[in-house]
Amino acid sequence: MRIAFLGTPDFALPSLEMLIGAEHELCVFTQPDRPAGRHGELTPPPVKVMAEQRGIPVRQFEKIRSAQGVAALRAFAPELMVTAAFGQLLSQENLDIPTYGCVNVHASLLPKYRGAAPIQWAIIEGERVTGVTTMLTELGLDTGDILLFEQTEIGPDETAGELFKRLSALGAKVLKETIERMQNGTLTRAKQDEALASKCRMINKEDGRIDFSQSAQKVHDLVRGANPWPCAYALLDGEPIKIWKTRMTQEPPAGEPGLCAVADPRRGLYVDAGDGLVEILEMQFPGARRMDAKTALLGHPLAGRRLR
RNA sequence: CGCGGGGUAGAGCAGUUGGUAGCUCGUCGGGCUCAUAACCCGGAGGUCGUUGGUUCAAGUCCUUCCCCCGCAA
Repeated sequence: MRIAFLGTPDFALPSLEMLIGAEHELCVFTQPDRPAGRHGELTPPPVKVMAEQRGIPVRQFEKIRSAQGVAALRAFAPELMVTAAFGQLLSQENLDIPTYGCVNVHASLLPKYRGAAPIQWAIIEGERVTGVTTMLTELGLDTGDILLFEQTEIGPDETAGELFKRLSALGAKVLKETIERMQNGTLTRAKQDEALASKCRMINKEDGRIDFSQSAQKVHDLVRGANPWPCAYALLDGEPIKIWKTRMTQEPPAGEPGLCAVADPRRGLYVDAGDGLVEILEMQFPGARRMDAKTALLGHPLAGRRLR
């Protein structure tokens, strides 16, 4: 099939790779190269890198809705359009181009967690199950009819980064099946139940701020959901300390929220949360690299100090 | 050359106005204890990232380059 693939970051890679392997006639549309990294060097999006390596034509547009974007899509004349973490909104004009419409791969069990950062938010909100959904794109944000979905359990200590990898692979699998069934005519579509719908916003740095007056489970969920980005943190004397990994304990609370109840290079670092202690396993001081808490404690005496 | 922080014993850090380096953990040896994430005594281990310079003297001041981290994007 002639497929226009619209995607940008790593999440889209397994899906793109699957399409390449299935020998569809592809053209990739992605975002322009952006300044990135320490020196602001112009960096191509991951999807572009893969496409070029595999000899797939690539087109980049600031806005696919623009006249040029629409013209380029029309010129390719796709039968199907596939989006996976594209990062741009499509117009009705865009959606009208492919004969079979547009399929979106979304990293949640729709209609829950519509929007920008479903993987992080699902973990932060303590979900135990999530998944991937393919849907027919329409103008609303992730509101189109559901085609297929597959669910998966979230591990109790799983991070957003780890889940991200699993869901991107699962996304490729569900997309493959979606296209196959579309081709052999066994695909069905189901309206989303608006009553069950929820929207999640984009996640930002501030969302990583830990509130130690919340339960230990909440703190742990935030740390997992914010890893690797934006990364959970707390302030020590006004300085942000990044918290990369934590572990739930059965220990009862020992003092005020955020208090470093135990801070010993041999025993580890235990901090008070609302209803018990959380062990901090990996952390990062300003200017330093990320390290396990016991090591960090060697040069940073924290006993009795308080994270806020 | 977007802004800023940093490179000191195996590891994590400290080193005041320039005067041949300290702490914690680890490590090696010894001791104490029913026992210990405990404690005591002793030892080994550092060309202070790199280049050049200032100085009687530089981890500490200036300079070249390399690497790490944060912010911003």
